[in-house]
This record gives sequence, C-alpha cells and structure tokens, in this order.
Amino acid sequence: MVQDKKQAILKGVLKLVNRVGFYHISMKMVAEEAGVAAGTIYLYFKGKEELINELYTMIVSEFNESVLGAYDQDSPIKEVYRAMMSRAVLFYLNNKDYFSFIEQYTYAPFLFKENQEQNFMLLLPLYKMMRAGKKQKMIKNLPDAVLLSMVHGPMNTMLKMHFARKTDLTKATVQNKFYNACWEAIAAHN
Amino acid sequence: MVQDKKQAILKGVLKLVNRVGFYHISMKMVAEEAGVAAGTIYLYFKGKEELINELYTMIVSEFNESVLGAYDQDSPIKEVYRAMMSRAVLFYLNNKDYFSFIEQYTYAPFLFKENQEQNFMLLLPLYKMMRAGKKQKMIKNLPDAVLLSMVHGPMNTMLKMHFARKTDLTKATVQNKFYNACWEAIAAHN
DNA sequence: TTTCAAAAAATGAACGTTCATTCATTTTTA
DNA sequence: TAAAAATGAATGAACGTTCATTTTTTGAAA
Repeated sequence: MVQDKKQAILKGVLKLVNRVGFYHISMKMVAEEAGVAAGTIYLYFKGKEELINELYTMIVSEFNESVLGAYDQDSPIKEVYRAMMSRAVLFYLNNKDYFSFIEQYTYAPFLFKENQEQNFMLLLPLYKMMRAGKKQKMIKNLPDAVLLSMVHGPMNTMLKMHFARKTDLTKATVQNKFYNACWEAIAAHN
Repeated sequence: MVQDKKQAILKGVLKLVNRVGFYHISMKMVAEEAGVAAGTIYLYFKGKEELINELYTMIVSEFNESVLGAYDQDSPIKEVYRAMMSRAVLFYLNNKDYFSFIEQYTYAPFLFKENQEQNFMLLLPLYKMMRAGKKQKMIKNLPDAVLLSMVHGPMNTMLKMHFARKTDLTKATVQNKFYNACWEAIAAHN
C-alpha cells in the first residue's frame, strides 16, 4: 500500500517531465498527477529534493540493470558491446520520460555533491565492458574518459536528435550504422 | 554607451552561471553583477526571457565565428576537421561559462519553438565540414545525424568530464587521442 | 459479525519566501 | 530647463512546506 502510493508519486513526476518540462513541475502538479493531496507527498518524502533524488536513483538502477543484463562474460566483446548498446537505446526509446528526466536532472539545483559523483553511475555498464575489451586488446588502449565519451556522447546526441525528429533511431539501419561508427572509434585495429 | 550597459548585463548573467547555477539566477542578482538597478535591465530587454535568449544567440554567434575561422576551402579535409575540433575545444576551455550556459539553456523554460530549431545552430560548422568531406569521399557516407553525433556527442561528454575533473582536456596528448578516435568514427576507409 | 474508539493516514487552506516586473520618483544628460 | 536614463520600493503571482482538521484503518470488545 505504502509503496504503491510512493510509486504513484514518483511516476507522477515522470509524467510531468515531458508535458510541462522539468522546471515547471510543482508539488501541487505532482500531487494532482498522482491523485493525492499536496501534503501527502511529505508523508513519503522529506521534500522536493528527496523526491527528485530518489527518482534519479530509481532510474539509474533500472537502466543499469537493463543494460548489464546484456553482459555475458563468455561472448566476444564486440557482441557484448552490440547487445549493451542495443539495450541502452531501447531503454530510452521506450522511456522518453526517463531520458528527459536524466538530461535535465544533471543540471538541476537538487544535485548535491554526494550525487554529483552518482552522475557518472550511468556509465558503469559501459565502463565494465570497456575494461574487459581493453584486456582482450579488442578495444583501443585509450584513457577511460576518451573511450567513455566516444560511446556515451554519441548516444546522447542521437537520442536528443531522435526525440527532436532529426533522425529515426527506431530504424534498424540507422541503429546499425550508429553502432558501427562508435565501434570503429573505440576498436583496436587488427 | 547603450551597448556597454547591455553587454554588462549579458556578461552579468554569464558570471552567475557557474557561481550560483542557471536556475538560481535572479534579475536582482544580474542587476547587482552588472552594477545597475533591477529596473534598468527592463530598459534594455523586454524581460528575462529576451535577456536569456539574446545571450544564447550571442554565444552561438561567437562560437560559430570562432570555429568557422578554421575553415579553409583548400586544406585537406582532415586538417580542416582537426582545426575545427581544436578551436571548438579551445573555445569552451577558455569560456567555461559559455559551456555551462549552453548546456543548461537547452532545457531551460525559455526555449520556445522558434529557438528550438536554433538549438542545432551550434552544429552548423561541423555540418559544413562534413558535407565537404562526404563529397571528397574522405568521410563515410552515413546519415548526417549519425555523423554529427559522432563528433558533437563526444566533445560534449569530454568537456563535461573535463569540468568535472575526470580528465584533463588541456593536455595535448588527451586532445590528440580524442580527435583521432572521433576521426576514425567518421573517416572513410582507404 | 458488529461496534466503536484510538491510531494512522490523508487533506488542503494558510504561511512565508522568492522572484519577475512595474512605475512614481530621482538623477543624469543635452 | 526639458528630455532621457536610471532607480528601487511596491506589487502580485507562484511555489514549497506546514499543520490543524478530517477521513480511513485497525483491532479489541460485545
């Protein structure tokens, strides 16, 4: 019961992200969206900050769980890469709300020092894959930041463009071209 | 005279972006920073929205001018690419304010439909270079969105990581590795 | 099963704060 | 001295949060 209402409130925030935009979300709107009174939110969260931060943590968990589900120790690293990219893209395509939220949360006034480190938590699955690839000499021996940027950066921009209707990431051909281009940026020559 | 004061107000906004964060910038703070009274701002701008939008336009102009300054019709495309990347990185390294502002403006409540298209204006210099490269068969024949993502995305992430002290983009070695990785993502094989 | 009082949960009006904007007044310029 | 520019206190709207009051749930007694 208690968890149901908490979830309803969290989902309420998400539904508002796209409709009104992150910075216009008020507690009153969240309450309305969740079907509770404004004061009720404060029975489940200390305040707006905690609400937003918990939602962020929830999304990161879901994302990482989904993407790491594609990690198979025994598969060739290129296949692991493909599977992870595919899952990540699918995750956001199916949850535009999540993407918008994450993007805007990064620069929200709620991000305190503790969470600022968490900000790179979304890169953990990628990081794991890269470390393995480097060991196997399948991935270039470049600084981690460069490798991460070469995969995370393009994905972000592609999704942004997709949602702005500048491209169609649901097309398999677009996805494949995109995955291949990223792979060539990080793959060791052989 | 009039332009001086207008510039002072615009610069005031920029100085506040890093100090207090985009969403805590109030008109009163801007006024203080610019050394004028709050009401004075309204003699130069219709309101906060116009102020922020003009600042955005100003930054885009400066950026594009700076990066396109590296465009030389006669140089090999790879050198043009290098020069443009170099200028773009330098531009933001020297103007952290600009970077922070641009990042946060994208999702600010001020972005109206008209400007939402302008949002991709920052990609114009890259776009120009890519078109030329495609014609010369030096750059892969991929959809524009993919190519743009492979250069703009990583740059964004690298800069974000640089400012979060996860890497040091001022190091020439890091820059070179980064430029090369991007190039391999978009370069045609030969 | 029904009753009912105590506890728990939920409500939303009210409060205090913040902020963009206005405009009557003052200061500066021509 | 008239016009232009600048000022900053006042205004009203928006928002997060609180808390006195109401509603719902619980479980023991009848």
